[in-house]
Amino acid sequence: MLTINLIREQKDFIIERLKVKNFDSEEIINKILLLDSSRRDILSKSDQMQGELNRISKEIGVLMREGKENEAKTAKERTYKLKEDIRSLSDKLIPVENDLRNEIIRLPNLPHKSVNPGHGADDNFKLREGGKIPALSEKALPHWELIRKYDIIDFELGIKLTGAGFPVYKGKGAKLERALISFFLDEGVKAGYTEVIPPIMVNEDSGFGTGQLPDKEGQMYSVTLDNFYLIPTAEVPVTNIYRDVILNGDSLPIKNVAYTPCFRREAGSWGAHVRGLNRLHQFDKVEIVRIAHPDHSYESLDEMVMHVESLVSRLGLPYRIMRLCGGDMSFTSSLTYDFEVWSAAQKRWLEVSSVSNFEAFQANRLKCRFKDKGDKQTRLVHTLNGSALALPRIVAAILENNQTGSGINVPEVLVPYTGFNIID
RNA sequence: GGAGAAAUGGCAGAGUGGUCUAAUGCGGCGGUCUUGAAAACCGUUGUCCUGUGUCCACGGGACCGGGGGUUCGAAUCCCUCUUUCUCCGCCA
Repeated sequence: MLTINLIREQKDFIIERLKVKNFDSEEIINKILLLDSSRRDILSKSDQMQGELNRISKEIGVLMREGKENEAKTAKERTYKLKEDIRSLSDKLIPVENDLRNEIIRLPNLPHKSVNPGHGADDNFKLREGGKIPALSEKALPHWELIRKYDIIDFELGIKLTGAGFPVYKGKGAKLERALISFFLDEGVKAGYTEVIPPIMVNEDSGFGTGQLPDKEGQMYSVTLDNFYLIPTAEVPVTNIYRDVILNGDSLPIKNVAYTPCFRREAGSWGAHVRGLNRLHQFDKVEIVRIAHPDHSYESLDEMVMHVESLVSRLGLPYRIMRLCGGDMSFTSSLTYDFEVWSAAQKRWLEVSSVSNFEAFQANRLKCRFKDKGDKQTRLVHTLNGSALALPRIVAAILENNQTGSGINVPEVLVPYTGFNIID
């Protein structure tokens, strides 16, 4: 959510910037400014009357104590009309404030100045790439056949237990999954992140804080009886730890790493490219989250990109880092880098991480602020997060890229975690 | 799940209808004293909205778990929700 101050002061700048996201904001902003001025109008009148009412009430208190009953009665009569007027103003105010809020939350976050305009994946900018694309034999299999061959992940069984997109990991497949989670968490802790294990269901306030609600409830599974949502990413509970708090400036940046299962309904997104592990309703992910000082948040973003890069590179996977164009970026993001790894048998790039700076957009929803030492004013923090990493596509790439005639080689860095170096 | 009690500033804790502009203590910040520190003493203290003046103040309004109500006036009374604690029941 953009701050109302910014909208008041930088209207034209906002309209220009949002064009990079292909978002025409002029009409909304004009409506916002109109509602805002009518809100302040009503508020100043009603505050003035409230002040008057408070004064009279205090007078009545004094008169009563002095036993001047008649004068107290006269004073009381003066309050009736005031009370009525205040009530009618506040009745007017409620819809104005609701409309104002509903309009403000329709505005997406402003893209960072380095973001190019564009409409989709083709307009993204390749920042850099690394690793070597393996040359596989003609007989190389896609991962959905490999997992069947080695009996390590069972989709049919998941369908029986729950439904499509809820796989069962078995034997060395389960161990590989657990090894990756441990490896990612340990690397995060080594890089100075504090590990947290959050709830995997959240309430409505949390969903609002990070921007999933009110518009994207269709993407999340909900527990309607208790009004909870299954998290689509650890970003939601971990960032909401800092909802409604005022931090010390010198505690920033706060760095958290969390493993959670993630749940996504993926309504309407099933198509040709979603076989096997490419898209699931439940998957494992390790997420890094930062609460950063606004003056240093882009340094934080760079550090997070380097951290994720070290993970894919140590797993020996060929990767590229894309800076998303305006049209491909999420509603809440200012700047996003996507990590893609090469899946050798499918011969395509798979997105395995998305690292974003949300600047103050989530912080304004979360009311997460900080105060620098000696400062009287609070400021909004910047929030950032990134997958480090999402597991299923990493598993798919490892399986496909590392397949040999005699089995699948486990990346060296994982062997201490798996206890085996080949899946056969 | 049943019965009872409670929720007040960063923390502890007073306040049961009107100078509450929320006591007091601790903590924090600034200062005096000191070679330095501690102790002592003095001062200060939250958040949000809004207006004037314009980067620092001043004025008005709101906030005592959330929401609603009674009243000229609510931390205080009423309703409701949430959370916590105690006891009972159930349970990995």
